[in-house]
Amino acid sequence: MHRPNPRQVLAEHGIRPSAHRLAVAEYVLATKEHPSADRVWKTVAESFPAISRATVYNTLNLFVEKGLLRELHLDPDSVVFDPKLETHHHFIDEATGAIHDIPWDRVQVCNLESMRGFNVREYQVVMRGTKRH
Amino acid sequence: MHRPNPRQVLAEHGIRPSAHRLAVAEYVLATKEHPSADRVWKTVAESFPAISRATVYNTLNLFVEKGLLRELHLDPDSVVFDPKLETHHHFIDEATGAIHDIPWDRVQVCNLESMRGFNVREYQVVMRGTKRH
DNA sequence: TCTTACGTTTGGACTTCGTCCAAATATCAA
DNA sequence: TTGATATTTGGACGAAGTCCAAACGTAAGA
Repeated sequence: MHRPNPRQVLAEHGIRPSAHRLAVAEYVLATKEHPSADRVWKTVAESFPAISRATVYNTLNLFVEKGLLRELHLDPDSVVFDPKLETHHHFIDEATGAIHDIPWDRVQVCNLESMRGFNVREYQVVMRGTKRH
Repeated sequence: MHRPNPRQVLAEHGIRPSAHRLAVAEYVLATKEHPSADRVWKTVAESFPAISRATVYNTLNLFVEKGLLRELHLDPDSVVFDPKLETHHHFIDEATGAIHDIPWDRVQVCNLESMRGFNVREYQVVMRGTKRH
């Protein structure tokens, strides 16, 4: 898998590379999960016990603002973060709550030109159902 | 506009028509807004001052469970309820936070048959941007 | 009508998620 | 090294929502 260098990613987005930010980036840019903020906090704290909750929230919000991460609001129970590498769609497994990324080209949205009157900056398809085993 | 009879809608969904539930249904089934739970509470309390917050939450959750309402998790700041009359897409105005319903047929999702391995029960397109004036 | 059983409502305590702030610390550039 | 600026801290705070036991309403049968 492509594993981005946290220090380099931060630099590319104009973010000062403090030790705490690097620790958060290391986890959050590489994970395949869609962790909640508190999940990030707990995970980073394993290798960095002194980090405070406020710092993790600050850092995640900064990353979203700078475009490293995307904030997803799909799930009834949690807000979740997603490395914003390339755009994609989402499938939510209603049985397990798991969120699956669906490659951008797998489905298409047609007739977007009918959205006159709206300035569509971004869009995605959100699907719900169950994953076949 | 088609304004459903709350008593009848409750009956169709097997929900006992208590006075409080009727008051909640009256507002929530007719509104064009996408109110949060607390918004519903405040509005219903105008005509029904004694209703408690727990009752409104109970009632909304019951309505969702019984299929009268859909719970939307689109917005960073709130969970919101939507009368589930017919399926539709959503456009979120990033400037104002307003949520607009987009008729189902206005855009189409193509190539859904590529979703082998997933049992897609429902889907929608979520768009973000700004509304042209 | 009265009783009984069950469904509904209440309000206040509690939890969880997230923000805010002023003080303490770290970092960068000169 | 020093000063200016950015970052981090932790605890208080606020908002959103759940839980629970007690109180209340209501429909159906005796």
